[in-house]
Amino acid sequence: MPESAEYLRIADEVVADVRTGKLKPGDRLPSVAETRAAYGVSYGTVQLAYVRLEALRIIRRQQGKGVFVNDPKLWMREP
Amino acid sequence: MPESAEYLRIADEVVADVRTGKLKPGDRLPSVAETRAAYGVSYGTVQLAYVRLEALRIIRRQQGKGVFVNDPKLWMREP
DNA sequence: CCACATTTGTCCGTATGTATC
DNA sequence: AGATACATACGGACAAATGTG
Repeated sequence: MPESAEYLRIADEVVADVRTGKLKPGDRLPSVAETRAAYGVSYGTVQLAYVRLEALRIIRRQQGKGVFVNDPKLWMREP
Repeated sequence: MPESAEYLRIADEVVADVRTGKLKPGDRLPSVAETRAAYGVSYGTVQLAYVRLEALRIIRRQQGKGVFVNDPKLWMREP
């Protein structure tokens, strides 16, 4: 098994950082460019992670501004 | 230009079909190739819709087999 | 066991659009 | 006006699982 996909690793790491408080509600995530560099992936891979996190309501993507962590109320119901 | 993104339209239509019973738990969705043709989009766009639906736990993607509708218990809590 | 077709999975590079600053 | 940042989409490539012959 070749580990999970990169986009899942990126998404899971954000989730972990939110749960541990390393990322707090309202915080802005590193820019896509920075995340690309940090993981050595393409833009599309980062966006895939963000689309997933957005569906889970953990983040909010705001065009032209950035990507922000949502209030826990929105995602606490997830098992 | 698009009043809403294609990948969101595809995802929303699946959700609508599940809610109206047109798609039932265990049902297999049309193949990605068919969906591509139906909407006139690329493979990546369909995958984006599926990544979103998977995060919402509405579908399950099984490599080599297909994409299947999950049991409602898994997604009923999501608004 | 092997070969093949089908189907989904993942990732890349690129282009263009849109919002914000 | 220009720079920055995210949004969407396309086409292509290869991997991996599944089923059939």
